[in-house]
Amino acid sequence: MNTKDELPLALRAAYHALHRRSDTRFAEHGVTADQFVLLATLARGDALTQRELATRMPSDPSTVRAMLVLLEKSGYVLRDNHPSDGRARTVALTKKGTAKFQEVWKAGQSIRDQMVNSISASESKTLVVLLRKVAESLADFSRVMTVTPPENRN
Amino acid sequence: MNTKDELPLALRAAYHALHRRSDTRFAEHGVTADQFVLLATLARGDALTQRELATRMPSDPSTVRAMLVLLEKSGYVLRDNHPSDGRARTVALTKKGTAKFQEVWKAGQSIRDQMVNSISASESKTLVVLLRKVAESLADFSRVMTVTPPENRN
DNA sequence: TATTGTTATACTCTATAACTATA
DNA sequence: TATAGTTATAGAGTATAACAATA
Repeated sequence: MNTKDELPLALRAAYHALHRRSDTRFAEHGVTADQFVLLATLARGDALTQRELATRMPSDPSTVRAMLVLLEKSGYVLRDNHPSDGRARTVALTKKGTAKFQEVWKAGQSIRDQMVNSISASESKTLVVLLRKVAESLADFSRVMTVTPPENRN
Repeated sequence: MNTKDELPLALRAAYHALHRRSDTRFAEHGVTADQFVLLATLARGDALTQRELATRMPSDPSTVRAMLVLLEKSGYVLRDNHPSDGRARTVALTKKGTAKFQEVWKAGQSIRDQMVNSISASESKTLVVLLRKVAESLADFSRVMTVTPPENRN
């Protein structure tokens, strides 16, 4: 089997390992791995609209909404009317949410350490760069759209 | 923000992009991205027990069972008694399942191409190697276990 | 005793479509 | 017309715990 065929499965296996470890660790703190990502996204970009939040995570707007409802119930986030755009709602961490984020961030420290320590510092940088390129290529739909000429379509 | 802190999110973003693209593409063929991974795992290792299947995917045994029930309903897989181990059941692709796998494999060709073409051939190899190292480090629980000395535990 | 798998159960994430309100 | 968000709805994946059968 060649590299091209292996890359998707290798990516999946690495992510799943990270996700499972994170979920298990974070469960002791009452949040899921995905909820943590949402909190982390808010922590570096208050106060986003739900749509901006979904784009940055990245995730689906309706998925994000379902997550926000849960997190609001726990008192970690607060949704408010947008100051200038009447359609939009801003999302921000509450005090409790900020504290929770910091708590969980610390809880995940050893997992991040373990990941990075398994490879060298320069390899870590390379890995991040390559992952970003791959992610970007997959997000770019336009390239795919132009592959099939109109005359070959049904 | 340093590399250590960025790596988990970069990994997540890349995987999510792949997963969403795959799910959308594969939906036209009646399978999910995760079901495709299961079919692919069976395609290169007939006939596994459910436990072996879960380990290789990787996934949880009860998750795999839920997926198998769905795939069995669609007629893609068949579970049979293990020849020597009375507890175990073997899982194999049916003829229909093999054909479906090949069909979906082709459908995913352009996605795999797009991923690999966004970086050089040597970078692809590097990426796979690094992802495997990271995945392995996260699967290794023993290292974490020994971090906290018994006297510091509650 | 340990392992394989089943069953029951519950929760989160995911996504689509129809809808309201606003830009 | 397009965009932000809501609502209703559904399905898929995830995981735990109690259980039966077998190694």
